[in-house]
Amino acid sequence: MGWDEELNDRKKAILRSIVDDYIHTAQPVGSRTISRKHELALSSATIRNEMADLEDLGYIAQPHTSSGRVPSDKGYRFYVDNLVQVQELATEEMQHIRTAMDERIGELDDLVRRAATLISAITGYTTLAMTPQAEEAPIRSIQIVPVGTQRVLVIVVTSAGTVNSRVVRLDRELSDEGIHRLSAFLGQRLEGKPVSEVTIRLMMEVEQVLGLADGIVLPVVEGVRECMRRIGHSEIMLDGMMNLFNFPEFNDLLKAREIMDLLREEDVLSAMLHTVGKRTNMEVRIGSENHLGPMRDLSLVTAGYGDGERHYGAIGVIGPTRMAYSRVIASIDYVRKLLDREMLRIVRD
Amino acid sequence: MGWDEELNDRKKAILRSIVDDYIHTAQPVGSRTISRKHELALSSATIRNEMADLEDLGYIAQPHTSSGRVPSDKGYRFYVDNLVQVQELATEEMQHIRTAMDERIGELDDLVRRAATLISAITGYTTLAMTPQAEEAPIRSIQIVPVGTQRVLVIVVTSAGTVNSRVVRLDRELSDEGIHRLSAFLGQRLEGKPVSEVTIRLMMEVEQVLGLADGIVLPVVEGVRECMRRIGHSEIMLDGMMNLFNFPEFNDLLKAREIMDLLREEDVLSAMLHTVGKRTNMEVRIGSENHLGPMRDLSLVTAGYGDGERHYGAIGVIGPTRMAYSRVIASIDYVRKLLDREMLRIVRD
DNA sequence: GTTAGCACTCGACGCGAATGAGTGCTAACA
DNA sequence: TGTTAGCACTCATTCGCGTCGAGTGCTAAC
Repeated sequence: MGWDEELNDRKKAILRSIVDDYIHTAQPVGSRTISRKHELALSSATIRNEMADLEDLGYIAQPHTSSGRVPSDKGYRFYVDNLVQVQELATEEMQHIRTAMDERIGELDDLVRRAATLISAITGYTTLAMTPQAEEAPIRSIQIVPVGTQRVLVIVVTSAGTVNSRVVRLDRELSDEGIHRLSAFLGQRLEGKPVSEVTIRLMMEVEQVLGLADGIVLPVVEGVRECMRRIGHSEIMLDGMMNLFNFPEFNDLLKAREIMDLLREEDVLSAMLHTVGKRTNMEVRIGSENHLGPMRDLSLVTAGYGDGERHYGAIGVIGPTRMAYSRVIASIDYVRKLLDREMLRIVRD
Repeated sequence: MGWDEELNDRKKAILRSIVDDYIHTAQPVGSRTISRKHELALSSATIRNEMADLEDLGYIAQPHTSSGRVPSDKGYRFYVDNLVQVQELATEEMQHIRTAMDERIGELDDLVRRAATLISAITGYTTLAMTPQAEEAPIRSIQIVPVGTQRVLVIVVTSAGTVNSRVVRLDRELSDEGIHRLSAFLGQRLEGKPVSEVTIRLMMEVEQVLGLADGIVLPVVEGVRECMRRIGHSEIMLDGMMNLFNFPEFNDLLKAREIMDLLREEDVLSAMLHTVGKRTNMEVRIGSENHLGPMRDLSLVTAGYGDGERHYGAIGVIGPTRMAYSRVIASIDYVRKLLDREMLRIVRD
């Protein structure tokens, strides 16, 4: 970054104008367009000169000779890092989010799901969210509650606040005493152990030691393991995927397909959110910075959430590179704050 | 239906040819195409004559003068009622479905969800499914299980086998004894009553009578009501919506949007599935028979499921009118049978 | 350093000719 | 009387071509 890379104030102002304009028209922006809005009192010719410079420096590009300019990834990057001014959400928007998050949601997954829905509703983009991953959290309690004569509900609670339950069908009836015994044994054997350590081997052992008829223990053990699996492997959810269709850049059916196919692969999404790492600060990845072919025209804004100490998961917004960064950042930031707060409440319990 | 509406065997054969062909090419089919596949050894001219007749009778239509013919809704209707030959699924397909449905799924909703996923995977269309609606089912038990000091899991079980649970956050700690008391009271007051009768009033009453500190009863009551709500109002779920994009008839972005917007309205879907009524037999609604603008080019094949006596819900497949009816019908029928069987098992419990 | 003016570029749009798949009709044939 | 070959006709699709206009780069004047 030599002195030649430096942008003077006028160039910055022009770049900002271009990005702002392009963000909401999706049309290449020409010199006249900018000179018309009298913010910076310059003729189109002058702006043209500056734009030529900006193009040389790689901040903007021309889709074809003699069309307006379009921000390049580098342009967006500069915009996000230096030019964007994040303004707070409107009070009524904040109000709306707050009341929606304040409903007594006791389950972490539901809470995160709610957060994702809110974000995609406010921003109009697609939101993806990673449910809390409590792989290392110790198991706090395991309970078995009868529902009907041949079915039981298996409940696993971790000390990270995660609750997961599952109805299991047994092959045979189970007495209250049997349930009690099974429940107690499982508790004694597993409570305190981190979820990740509940291996198949351990579960097998449980199965062997207990004298209960098969066709009961097996299903229950399977149920517990399924709960563990769900707790350990964080689920990725998408909300508002259809929002992408609102943007002209996806009018191309093929491109749209490509994106949708990408977003349906859990592991890809997971990878995208995981790289957020343990930091909880906001991260913006623009277009090619995502290192994924189909993401070339998409940006991803992510933020981690947690209880202040530990990082639990992350939420993110996907939209065209020309997304309204200011608004997206503000929205994520606000929702994340509330999410952290609720998280803390639940975990503290 | 006079004698003039009657189709002779040759016309039927030709109609079948047209429909079959159109179903898998999506191109208007011309007389030569049909005469080329030597099934019925006729010249294209003869076929043209017959096609002219079929068109007069309204079974096929020309998108424009001098293009091939396309089946009309009436044509599909005749095809479905008289010509389609439903063949069983391949053994390995049946095997696959069976193993997938045989996993010990204890919760009705999960079971139905699984069924939907299977169907859309096999057929390549979009599946929608209504989870069992147990509005009239009496409540079998209500249980409250502590998870953490300030959170409880509320569990509602109906005698129709539905289990619904929800984690609730309390404002204050609740002793084991308190939990016991609350649980017992709720049970005594609500068990045996049909879900639909658990009105707000009744819940209020529960709240008043119990002497427990507020900030505890209120959340729990809300939790119970939420469970009731979920049990009473059957949820509609969609699987494989993206499959629709595989068909050339939805290459038009606008049409695709229209459909997607339609399919996102729960009440529309609900209405579509509800009209299946109490019959459990298969029903096919073709194009305009759906009485919904955007469904003009879509067909819906539905079937109810239940425990043999009572009708619980329905599953259905949505696809272009030129859908592979034979395969769809076979798939739904098979999956439905397994669903009924599992249903019976669970309910009998 | 800024601006007016001008020639130039190139995508978008509309028009008309060529193409070809498929038809309806007529006349010949079995 | 039913079937078929032949032929004129129709019409969606495709492609080339000229026009239009937004926007540029460059030059010369301020």
